[in-house]
Amino acid sequence: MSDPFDLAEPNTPSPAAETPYLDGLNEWQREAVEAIDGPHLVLAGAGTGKTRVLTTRLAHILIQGKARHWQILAVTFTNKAAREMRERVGAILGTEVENWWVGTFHALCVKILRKHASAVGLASNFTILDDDDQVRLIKQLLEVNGIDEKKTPARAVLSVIQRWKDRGLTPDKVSAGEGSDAFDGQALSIYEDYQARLQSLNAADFGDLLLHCLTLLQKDAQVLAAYREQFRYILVDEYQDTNVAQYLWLRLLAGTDGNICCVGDDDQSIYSWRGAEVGNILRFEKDFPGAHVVRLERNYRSTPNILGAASGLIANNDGRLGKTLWTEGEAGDKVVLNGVWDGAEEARYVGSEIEVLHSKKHRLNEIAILVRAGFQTREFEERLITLGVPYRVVGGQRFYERQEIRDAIAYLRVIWQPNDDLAFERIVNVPKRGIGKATLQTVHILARAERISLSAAVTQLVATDELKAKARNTLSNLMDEFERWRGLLTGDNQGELMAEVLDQSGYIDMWRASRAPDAPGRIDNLKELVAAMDQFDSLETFLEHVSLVMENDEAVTDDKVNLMTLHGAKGLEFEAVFLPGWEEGLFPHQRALDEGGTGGLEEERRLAYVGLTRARKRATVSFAANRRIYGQWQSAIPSRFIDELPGEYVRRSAAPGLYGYGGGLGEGGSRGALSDGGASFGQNGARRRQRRAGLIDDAGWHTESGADAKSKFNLGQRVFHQKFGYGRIVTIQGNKLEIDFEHTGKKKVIDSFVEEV
DNA sequence: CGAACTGCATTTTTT
DNA sequence: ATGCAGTTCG
Repeated sequence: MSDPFDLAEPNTPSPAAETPYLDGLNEWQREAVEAIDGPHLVLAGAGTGKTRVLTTRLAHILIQGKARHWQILAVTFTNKAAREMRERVGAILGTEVENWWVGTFHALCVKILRKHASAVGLASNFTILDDDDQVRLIKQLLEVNGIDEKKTPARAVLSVIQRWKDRGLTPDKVSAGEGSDAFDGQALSIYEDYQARLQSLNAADFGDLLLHCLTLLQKDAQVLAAYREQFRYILVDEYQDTNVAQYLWLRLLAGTDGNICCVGDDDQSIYSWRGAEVGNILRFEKDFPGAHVVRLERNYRSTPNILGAASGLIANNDGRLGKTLWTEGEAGDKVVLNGVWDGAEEARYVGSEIEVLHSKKHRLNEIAILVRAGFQTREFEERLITLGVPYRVVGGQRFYERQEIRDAIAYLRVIWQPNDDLAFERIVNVPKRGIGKATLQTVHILARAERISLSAAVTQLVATDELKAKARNTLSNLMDEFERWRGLLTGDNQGELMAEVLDQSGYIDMWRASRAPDAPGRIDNLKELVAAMDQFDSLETFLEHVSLVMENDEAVTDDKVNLMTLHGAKGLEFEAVFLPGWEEGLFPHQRALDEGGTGGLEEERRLAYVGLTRARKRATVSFAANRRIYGQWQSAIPSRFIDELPGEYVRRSAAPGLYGYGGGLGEGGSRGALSDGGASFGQNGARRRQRRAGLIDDAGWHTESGADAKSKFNLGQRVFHQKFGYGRIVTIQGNKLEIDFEHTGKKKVIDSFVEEV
């Protein structure tokens, strides 16, 4: 790869004096930046300047001439964090940070895998599946295996598989006990099928990106040695969020004596449910003997009152590495605690507080309402609309996840890679073309029998009489269209091509004709897509972007109140933060409480800690005595977290009556008053145990996949066809046969559909 | 093949 | 309450 960057000569230490970028750092930050070689753990509390440390450190390594940029691996979790790192490093160095090894785990793995794809059984142009593709694939496999989707939902199976992948477990490494536990062993067998299917599709899901990379490094000592040699320094952001696969990946690349610096905060580990292992950060010193640990405890964000409240809360967790955040600022306002009658009153309260702040010249952008679960935003939205206060909901569905955008992209994927079966299936009958289940079934049978893609199967089928005339014509036209579109692609005109495809395929007309209230919005989105595509220099670049960088770039320029989940708020900060819904059952969430043990509860507490520490000046916690959940009114008791906020940092502003624990309210002491309707929760666990009897071996749809020999038929031979009955072979062309059927006359068919008699 | 109906679950989410 | 998904009917 080209290397236009030549700021520092290698191995030529610059004079230590020229380090103006170190000037603004406090002593601990500076220590973290300057300790270059060996393993380091930077325990960075909320608001202690960890990004600054990370970026300065990277720049420092370069400026000191310890390495060239391509010898540094800097890993983040999100594209946003990667972008920020590139920007800030670029700003320090006064250079563009492009094509450096700075990126997300997944993006970096792709970069490596594209080079070594064949080592893991892929071609280097492998496609990356999105979540939708994965679910559809699993559904197919469940169906083929005759597994009842009611009892074994595709989503749930996928989630089991993903957790395995998070732990670096390929199907052969899943322990027998665990394998047979998950859906009675069905999840494991689906996992095997799923991997085989991905292989044949030349595709990888997100988990695979890491898993394959891991396999590559474990299996090929030379490749491993080369990368170890190359990456002289490794920097890792949000280390507490790494899963086992990522951990193993890092350990392999760092080696035993590597220069690895991990930055993280065990108190902000809130993603265990998607595979993150806090254990990784807790174990760091054991994993990397002689590791140097720096604590960043000086907080530059929040007031002492907010910090005091947050620290008091998090102190209730066990097994922390332990940090004591401090700050030099003014004590500031105490954390406000307000109990209200119900959700509507809570929304009115928060709304009016926001109006007060706004009238005192606070920017709406600097105000956030952070909720535990997405549905909670609704009440606040309604209230803010009534008040005429502008707001934005951060998170939620992303641009590339919208149905119309995925459909459009599926067209592009088929154009780019005709054998992308998942994309093909998605759009073959969108807009409606009259290609139904029966037609697709035929296509599938042939594709499986001949081990070819659906596109290829269609191409063969349209030259025969296997399909009904209408379907045959439709498909034939569609394939011609695809051919034509492929011809239109000339390099960087993908936007134009997209517009053409949306127009000619009838896709945009489908939405124009739709009376659905959201149809106009979808058409706008498609226009936006076309415009956005022109920013890329090829269709390939665009598709890679779509699969790897599924981000939401919201316009943050407008002055609006921010509404989002607590998870979504990690890494952000606001002047004023509202934390509504602090009730048992909602926060901590019932699901976490049901897990039993302390793990789930402690993670909820960390979430509360994250919420509080987002606030610079003001934090307002509230809870309602009554709440409507799933259309049912339920009474609630205040969250235990409220009790855990040290009194000296808190100002209670509610009517005293509303604080009655075990007293005046509703069910009184029953823990988790919101869980009255909770009978359904127990069933989730039971579901796992459910047994599927009667595995199906329905001869009807079994196609011998091994039968791919040339033509096993002879001229004049008498044969049987499912649809056309008996007949004699008139001509043979490859796998295409012309048969004179006894009842229907001459037809062209494909030999896979014909049996010897 | 498509539209209406019914039952069921309903945390958090990045890549 | 609500939406989604699977089933049933035209």
